[in-house]
Amino acid sequence: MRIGDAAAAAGTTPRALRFYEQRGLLPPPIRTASGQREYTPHDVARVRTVRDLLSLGLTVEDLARVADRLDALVDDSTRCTATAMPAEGGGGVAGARLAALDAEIARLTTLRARLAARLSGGQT
Amino acid sequence: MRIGDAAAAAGTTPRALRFYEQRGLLPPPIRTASGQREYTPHDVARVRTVRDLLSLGLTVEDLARVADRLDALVDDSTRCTATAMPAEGGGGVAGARLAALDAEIARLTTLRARLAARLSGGQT
DNA sequence: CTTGCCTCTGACGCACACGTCAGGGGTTAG
DNA sequence: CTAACCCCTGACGTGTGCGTCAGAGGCAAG
Repeated sequence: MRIGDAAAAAGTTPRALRFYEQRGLLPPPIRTASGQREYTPHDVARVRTVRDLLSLGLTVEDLARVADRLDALVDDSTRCTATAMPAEGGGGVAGARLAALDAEIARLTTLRARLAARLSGGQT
Repeated sequence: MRIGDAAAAAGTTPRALRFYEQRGLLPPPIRTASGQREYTPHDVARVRTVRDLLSLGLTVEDLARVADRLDALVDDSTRCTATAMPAEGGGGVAGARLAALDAEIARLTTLRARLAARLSGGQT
């Protein structure tokens, strides 16, 4: 299938697929004689996996770092993500993201409290 | 005082002061005959107020919208911020920010939970 | 008068995940 | 064959709060 259909099947756009490919999240697909990208159902599954992980707060850079292990998740999508993205051992992008999320949540929570204090009558 | 000293006194940089001025957070200061900006201690206090509010999560755009009421906070900085930025009545930038913060915290908290589930063995 | 720091304006850079446009060519149905 | 839609690459736009550079002029000290 060509890029438009593949993108639709994965719930995204052609532009996103080219972007993922450029950033190394997807392997360069086969090209037709005229240079058009040809995707397989497996490629589509990988795109879905990538989008799933992005929606979990991982960044494109995170995924690029573990791109070589992403296929494991494609064939094993409901199982433990940690297999391909160990928390501490080999780069730990997922663990790092979790920590970053915790830090960000803590920061915003503190901000919320300070702003709320200001609004309700900041004494002292 | 000139911009460098004013910026230092307010704990920031000349670039930031020009930026605030351009965005309407600060009134254009007096200029010397040669065109250099001259700041008063009151101006410095206003800069501090602006930075204080920015650090609370308000955006430059938020502050630009209530710029005409910021001086009230400068002279009354320890009191209720709500006076100049009502929660619902006249634009309610602070209230809107509070809601936005709540929404963002909720979003990140959900993400954190989903990512954690993925890492600890996401069944079903 | 010169040195050296300060100031001026205008414009680009950054991080993030793409959207959108421009200018060209492929592909398929009628 | 032609219309109509798809695809290609490359490059700029989006939102935030400034940092940084470029080129030109001001200001106080020796």
